[in-house]
Amino acid sequence: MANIKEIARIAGVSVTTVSRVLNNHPYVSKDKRAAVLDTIEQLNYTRNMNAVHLITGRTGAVAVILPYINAFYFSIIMNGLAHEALLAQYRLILCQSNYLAEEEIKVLEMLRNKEIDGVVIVSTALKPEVIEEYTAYGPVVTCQDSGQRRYSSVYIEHYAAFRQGLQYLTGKGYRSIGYCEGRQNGSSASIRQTAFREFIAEHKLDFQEEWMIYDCTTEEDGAAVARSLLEMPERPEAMIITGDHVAAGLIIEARKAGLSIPGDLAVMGFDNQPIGRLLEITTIDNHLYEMGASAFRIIHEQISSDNPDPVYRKLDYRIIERSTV
Amino acid sequence: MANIKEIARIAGVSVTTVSRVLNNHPYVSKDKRAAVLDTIEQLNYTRNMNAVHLITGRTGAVAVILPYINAFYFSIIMNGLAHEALLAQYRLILCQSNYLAEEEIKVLEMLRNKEIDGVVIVSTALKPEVIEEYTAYGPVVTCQDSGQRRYSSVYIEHYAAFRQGLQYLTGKGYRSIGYCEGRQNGSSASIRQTAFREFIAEHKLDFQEEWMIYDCTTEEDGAAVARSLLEMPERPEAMIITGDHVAAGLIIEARKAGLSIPGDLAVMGFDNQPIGRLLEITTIDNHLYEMGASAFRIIHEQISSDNPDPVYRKLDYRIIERSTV
DNA sequence: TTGTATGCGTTATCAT
DNA sequence: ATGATAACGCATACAA
Repeated sequence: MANIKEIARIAGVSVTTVSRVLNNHPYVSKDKRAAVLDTIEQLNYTRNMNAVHLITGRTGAVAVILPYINAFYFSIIMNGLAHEALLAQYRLILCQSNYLAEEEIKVLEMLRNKEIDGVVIVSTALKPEVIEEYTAYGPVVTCQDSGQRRYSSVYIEHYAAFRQGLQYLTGKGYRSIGYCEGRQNGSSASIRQTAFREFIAEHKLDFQEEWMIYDCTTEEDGAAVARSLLEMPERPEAMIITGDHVAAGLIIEARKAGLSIPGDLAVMGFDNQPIGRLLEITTIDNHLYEMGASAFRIIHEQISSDNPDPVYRKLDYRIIERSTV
Repeated sequence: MANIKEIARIAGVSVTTVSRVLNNHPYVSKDKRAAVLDTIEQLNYTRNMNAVHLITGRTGAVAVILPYINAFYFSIIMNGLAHEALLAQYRLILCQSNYLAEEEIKVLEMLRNKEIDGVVIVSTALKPEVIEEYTAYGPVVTCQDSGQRRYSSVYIEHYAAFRQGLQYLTGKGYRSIGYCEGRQNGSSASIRQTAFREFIAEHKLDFQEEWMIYDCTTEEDGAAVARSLLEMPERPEAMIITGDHVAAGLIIEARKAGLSIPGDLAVMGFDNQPIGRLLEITTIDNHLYEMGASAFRIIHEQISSDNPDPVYRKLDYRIIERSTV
């Protein structure tokens, strides 16, 4: 395959001139430019970008770490990231880590390796201290609130959002509330758990341990929760559920069993998913698309400006009132 | 940042020896290896992979072209791809093209540029002839059946699968069938459309043009279809719908209006999505995860073996009998 | 088992 | 406006 040297030879110019044409630099005469362009066309030449990456120290690529791509939550964030990356002419390297720390480290090593210009961590199995070590090699943005770290973050105020959801429920008069969480571990889960327990205590709400249910990630899990609620000697008047698809599963199964929603059981979802709209689930929209878009904009800004100062961007959330509460 | 030369100097060996250690080559004495490893540790050295890519001509990356990541269909395929890529220690570059030919071409140009070792095209706005032009620069695998092309493909027999779905419906005694399609354009859509029309004609089934509905991609679209069915002077006894989530929207809305499923209206879905299991939707599983996994295995094989001979892999499909037909 | 020298293909520097 | 040459950091053929 032809290289810049050959183009130069055939076009009768220096490699520098060819490079200038390639990069749209000024100070190239019209005819020389034409000659170069001609030769490029003739030889079907194209740059070897690896050489460009080597000498410029930039690759135009950003890696994204997330546990699973086929989950609404992550795919919407990814959508936001991808959209902005397209606009910025950047490439996205997807690392589906399955929460394996080992794999996530490999991605951060790519930053050290100069294979990528930055890393967006949507969810991580890694400790903040570990991530911080890598900020020396390039910008890192997380989509979780890890405090004022040496890397940027764009995050949802899970505590406040969850509390507001509970407030909404008590405002509607519910005095006993159950809680359905996704993965038990995970930083946002524990924050919400704290918010839940504190709120229950503050407002002296009725409560039973079995009303806190973990590891509900699928529609089927939601349905299973419905069945177990039906078998409880005493069940809560309302459920707050992280993920509208899980809420949907619960609602469909509960209705199948003859329960009226919200009459017999109120349900509040999370994430404002399409299925939630269909079932008219009252939910909290936490602007996931914007989260991804924002994360990319931040990392792109940091790469372009060579400014490593971290930024911390707090996102809005909003209760969408529908008819399951 | 330190480079191989500096490591060599400090460790008191040649750069070749350092390179050998780095690449786990044999013929390095124990103490020299230890010295090199020590120095690497001390200087916190890591390879500049761009230099490696330049000289080896390989990058260990494969690009994936798909229109939208936040759709069940694509995200499952992506999951399969990502899983296999992880096993093979390969990186995946995600290009969310929004069906923009221009963006898809850019990805194929990356193959020419040597930025990637291969391309997986899950869905494309590109003509087969255009794709074929790029096979000169590296292996390409598509997830669509485009016949015996100069690139590989792993595909679902949309015609046969759809026909089997219709067969299943007529087998259950339905004599008037409606059809709900995703994007009107798109190769699989037109194949199914042909299958549908031919089947209707062959079996002399009742048919009305308004029973063919296009551009149904969301739950809401499915619900809208339910509403429009209710307003038809004459409606089909059964609907076959590409995508369980669309079918779910239709079913939920239809039941809301008092229709019994399958009593008043039978519904057959596609893709075996989680929501379909919850609503007990009879569906056709076309093994999307396996599609992604298989696509990656093929391209990985072709990259590793330098064998450009295309392979054509036909996937299985399977009707899952539940209770909406 | 080890080292020297060369090449990968480009951009950056500096001189003219 | 143009060109000669260095530099990027590594792998590898070849010699020893």
